[in-house]
Amino acid sequence: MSALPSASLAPRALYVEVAELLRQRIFNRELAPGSWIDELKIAEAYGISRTPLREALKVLAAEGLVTMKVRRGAYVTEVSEADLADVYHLLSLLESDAAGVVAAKATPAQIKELQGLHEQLEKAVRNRERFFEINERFHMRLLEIAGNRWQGQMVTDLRKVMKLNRHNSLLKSGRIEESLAEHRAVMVALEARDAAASTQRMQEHFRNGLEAAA
Amino acid sequence: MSALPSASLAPRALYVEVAELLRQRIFNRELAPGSWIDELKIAEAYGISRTPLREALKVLAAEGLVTMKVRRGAYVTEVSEADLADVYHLLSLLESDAAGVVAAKATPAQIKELQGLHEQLEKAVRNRERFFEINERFHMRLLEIAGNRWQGQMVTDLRKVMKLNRHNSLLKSGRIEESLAEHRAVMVALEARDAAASTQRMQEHFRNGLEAAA
DNA sequence: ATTTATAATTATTGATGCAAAATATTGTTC
DNA sequence: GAACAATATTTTGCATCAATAATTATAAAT
Repeated sequence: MSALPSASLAPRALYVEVAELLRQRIFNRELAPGSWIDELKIAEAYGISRTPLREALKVLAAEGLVTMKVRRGAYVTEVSEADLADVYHLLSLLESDAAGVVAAKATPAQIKELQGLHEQLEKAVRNRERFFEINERFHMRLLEIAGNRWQGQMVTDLRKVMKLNRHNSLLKSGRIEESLAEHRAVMVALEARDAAASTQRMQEHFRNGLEAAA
Repeated sequence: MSALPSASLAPRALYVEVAELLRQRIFNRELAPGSWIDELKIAEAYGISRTPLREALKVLAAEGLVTMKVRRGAYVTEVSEADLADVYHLLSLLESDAAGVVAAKATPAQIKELQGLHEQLEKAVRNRERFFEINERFHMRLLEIAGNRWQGQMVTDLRKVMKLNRHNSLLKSGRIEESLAEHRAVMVALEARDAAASTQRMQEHFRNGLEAAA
């Protein structure tokens, strides 16, 4: 009974697979914030035992997506408005820093790559869905180029937490034009290899984003 | 056979207990970086089954202390010099930011509390061990007061990773005097409620620390 | 002698079962 | 009718068990 889809090329452990599935269900609000996660039900639904499921839950707990209560099981993390502001503050801090690092140490080819992504972003103004996707790709690629794996992991986790909130987006729909302009400013600073300016522009980008979301 | 010590007042799950024990053994280099963690041996030694042990290992993996390899088990994470620099960079970024936040929003009582800790630090110059302990308490209390739980968790995890390295300390032994002076400067800025200066002073504190450690 | 293939041993990963704890339910008493 | 106590059910948490994958060693063939 191969209930689970995947079985990808790179064979991952079952608990990793399950963690990914749960992540999706959490982001889809199929598992709502604050709700209790029924181990037995899910294990049965996926046709697996509770062991890998419990391991998956602990991975998600480490990411901050679920909260474990002693002898009371796992709950989908509820993020308050205050939490959201905290997470956003950290994203701003970490990503702005990364922008500065990239401005200072990226290879010409890497800057070109970011330019390419930015151009795609410019072209995607009309397609909200696609705009969000490219935007995320740009931000994550920037982190990769910055080359600090701990920082990358943190931003990845924090962005996941952001998605728990229904004001889902780091980008409000009405702000696409402004957001794009800010993005362009970041790109200009990066091309100029101006670290301080890159950090500044990225900070502004985040600051404006938060105000719009509040 | 109650092989495990504790059984503390607040009843924690076994896997949490085991995670803490393993952390200690890793920090003590009883489990050396790069070495494979023998589940059978440890489970037997602690008189527990492998299930909670495996859950504990996944918690430690999330903290970055151990690395899981598919079908090859858990290994104590090896941190290169480059990794160490990355982690240190992040600690600087996060803690400097926290210092600024505290300067801006701490209550008078909280500033007093930090003053108290700093005074203890001044008195502990001769006792290396105690100096380190108080120093860590000061830094972590600062984070708590900053009040961003995600930030606190990140710094906690990063500090754990730092301890994996044999150049263990965030403070080289020869630098206690200088470190104290920098600390004093941070404290002055905090008392003055100068956020920008607090951030600056903390940054300098970290910058000097890294240079000394390199 | 070296390389490849097969077999055996070893260790991880997943499933099942059991006991303890917490919550919900039912009944009794004031 | 309400509150408290006792019982029953649900669920977590830990242990044991089975199977799969990988590595190592041995043997055979080129």
